Amino acid sequence: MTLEEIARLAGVSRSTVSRVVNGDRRVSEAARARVQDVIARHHYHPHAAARSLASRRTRVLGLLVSQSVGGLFTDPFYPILVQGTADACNAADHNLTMLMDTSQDGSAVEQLYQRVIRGRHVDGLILACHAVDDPLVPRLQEDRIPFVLVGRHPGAAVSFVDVDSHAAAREAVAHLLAHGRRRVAMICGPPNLIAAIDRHAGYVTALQEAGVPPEPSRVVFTDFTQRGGYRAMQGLLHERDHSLDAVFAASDALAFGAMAAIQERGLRIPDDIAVMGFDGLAEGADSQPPLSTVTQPVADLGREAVRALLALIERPDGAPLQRFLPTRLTPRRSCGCALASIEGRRGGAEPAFALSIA
Amino acid sequence: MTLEEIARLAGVSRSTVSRVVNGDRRVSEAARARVQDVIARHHYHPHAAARSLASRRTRVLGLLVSQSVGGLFTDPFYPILVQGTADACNAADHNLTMLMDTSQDGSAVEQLYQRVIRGRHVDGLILACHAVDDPLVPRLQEDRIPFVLVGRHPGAAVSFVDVDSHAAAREAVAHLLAHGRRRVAMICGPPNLIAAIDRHAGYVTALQEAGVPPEPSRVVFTDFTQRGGYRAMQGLLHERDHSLDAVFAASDALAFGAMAAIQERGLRIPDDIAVMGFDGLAEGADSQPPLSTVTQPVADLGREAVRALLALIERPDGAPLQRFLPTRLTPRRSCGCALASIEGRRGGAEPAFALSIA
DNA sequence: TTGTAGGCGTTATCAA
DNA sequence: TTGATAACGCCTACAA
Repeated sequence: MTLEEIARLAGVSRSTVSRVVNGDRRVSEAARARVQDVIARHHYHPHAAARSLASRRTRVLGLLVSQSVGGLFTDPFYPILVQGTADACNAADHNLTMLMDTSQDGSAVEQLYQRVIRGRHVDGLILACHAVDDPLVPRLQEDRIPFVLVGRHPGAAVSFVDVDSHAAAREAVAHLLAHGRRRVAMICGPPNLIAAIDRHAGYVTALQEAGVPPEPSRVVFTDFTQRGGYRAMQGLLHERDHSLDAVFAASDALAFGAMAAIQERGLRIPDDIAVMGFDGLAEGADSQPPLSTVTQPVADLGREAVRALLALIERPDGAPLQRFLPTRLTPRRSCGCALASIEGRRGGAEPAFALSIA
Repeated sequence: MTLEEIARLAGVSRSTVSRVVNGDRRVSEAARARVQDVIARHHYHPHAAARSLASRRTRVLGLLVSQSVGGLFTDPFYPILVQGTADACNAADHNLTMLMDTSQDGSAVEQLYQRVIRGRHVDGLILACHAVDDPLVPRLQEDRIPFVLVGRHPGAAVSFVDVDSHAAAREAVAHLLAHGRRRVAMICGPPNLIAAIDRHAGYVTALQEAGVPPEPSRVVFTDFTQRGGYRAMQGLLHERDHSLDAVFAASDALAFGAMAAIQERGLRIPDDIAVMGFDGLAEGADSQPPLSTVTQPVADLGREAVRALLALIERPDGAPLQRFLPTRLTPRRSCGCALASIEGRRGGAEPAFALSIA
């Protein structure tokens, strides 16, 4: 089935059928009805390739997640981001294609770039885990490919969606301090990711504001993986000289790993060491103890990225679109708060009240 | 840059350039060199849409994961499957597009079908979590769309890759029984997924072979999510009448949830209740205690699915391709084995020996 | 080994 | 409101 055949069967020209398919209003009601009838009866559907060849638009968006930043895709953060992205794509009648650099050293990214970007497979790109100095960013700018970052980019005037990691981390650490903890360690992500940098900065700010001198030896940088958190915590625990009473992890996955290491050591959470995560993954509600964390709207980040990207594709010369989404501190039991029972009884809903600092 | 321009610059015809680009051998060395030089100098890359319009091949494969089967994408199984799939696609110079049904009721799948399948956006499809009676399967057959299932399909002669879930589950449960456990419960996935069905059957077989009468009240069907496992275990624990001494979970995510519920109840793993998972996720190695499980080659399932699909696209009328990949029992601490320390010391490598049943 | 020419199924620009 | 008619960029017989 092609436009041509539909046109013949409906007794009109290709152009008219094309207009009907594309919702052009310059078609008489009679003609439209006739055409739609024929289309429905024959299950006609426009051919994507022909369409994009003629219109110079593929209606495909690419999501690039680079694995070289540390097996990142195993972080439960990404699947949720993908979901939000796919959701928004569906809503906008667009397709989502995954550009995954499955090489260890990032070498596959060049091949992907050639095939997908230069081959004009996509109308634009969403970058999900770029390093602060990622060479892809200037390159995309140069090649004038519309793109949106998930995670802000310092310096360059590029489009992005993000949360205010600095403020959120600061609030989270301040919360630990409000529990009376003073020897607060941090398990941080790779120092070339802006999220890790910002969360670390927020941690430092909170300590300073409370008059607690930050101690660099209490900060460990590692992969954004559960295993990374596990190892990092083991390391922190080995340092006999500073007996910690709290740890702030830059992601929930890191926090889960840290919790395992703490418990393996025979220490109690939060009694001996309080733990605070960052992400707000569902898993945290059922962990043992339930994980206090900063909830960020992960799926919405994906959705907003798509919206921004579509806008960018529409107006390639517009100003960069930059948007921050709100976060929410979600105290559960691991920080020392006493509301786990409430949550448990209510079946997992997050109470936005009744926050008792014990 | 188009073929035409490259041809002009190289002093040859479009056809010759096309042949060079597509690796056709019927080109003189001289011409090939000249063309390749011009191509390189001008960063020419063929236009995907034009190419697929003419060749009737998109070089795009679709991966369909339906969310309606229970928020499935949150299971860490899927990201790894995606990785394997993307990896194989990259290797074969193909693109991967995600068809995610983000609706709750599966209504979006129809829209996706129209746009992607009928629009001939993809050359073929991989179905990652189809119900045993998924209406998509007969439909794809009818529409003669090449497709491969991840997870076998009873009855119909379709292509698939899978592991032998029945045998693997049987071995896992037999292992629990070998530890002297007799009151073994099972937390199972949705009963309309073949993986859940097969693993349950393996569980029953193992019990019967050991002369232990299976008790239906000890089996709970739920979502393949951590939360599902948590809830299911809570339910099992509430039943005062049967005091369990082991539980077999049909996935690692389920097992993690179950472990949380057990520990929340103040019971010890494996002393009071032994736990066995299924998947072999990395997270299990660092859980508290480390999770005994059945390791299946998840990424390889994705890779094999791609290979099979490409073969199917090549020869649409060939016989269905069906392949089973091997699994491996990975005893850690949660089942009662005593080799956790070994593994710990060696930094996470899985010892294939020294399996001591205590 | 090379070139010619038609076609792939649309969209978009004009005229009518 | 409609319909010709060119593109769009590439592949592929077929002919040379």
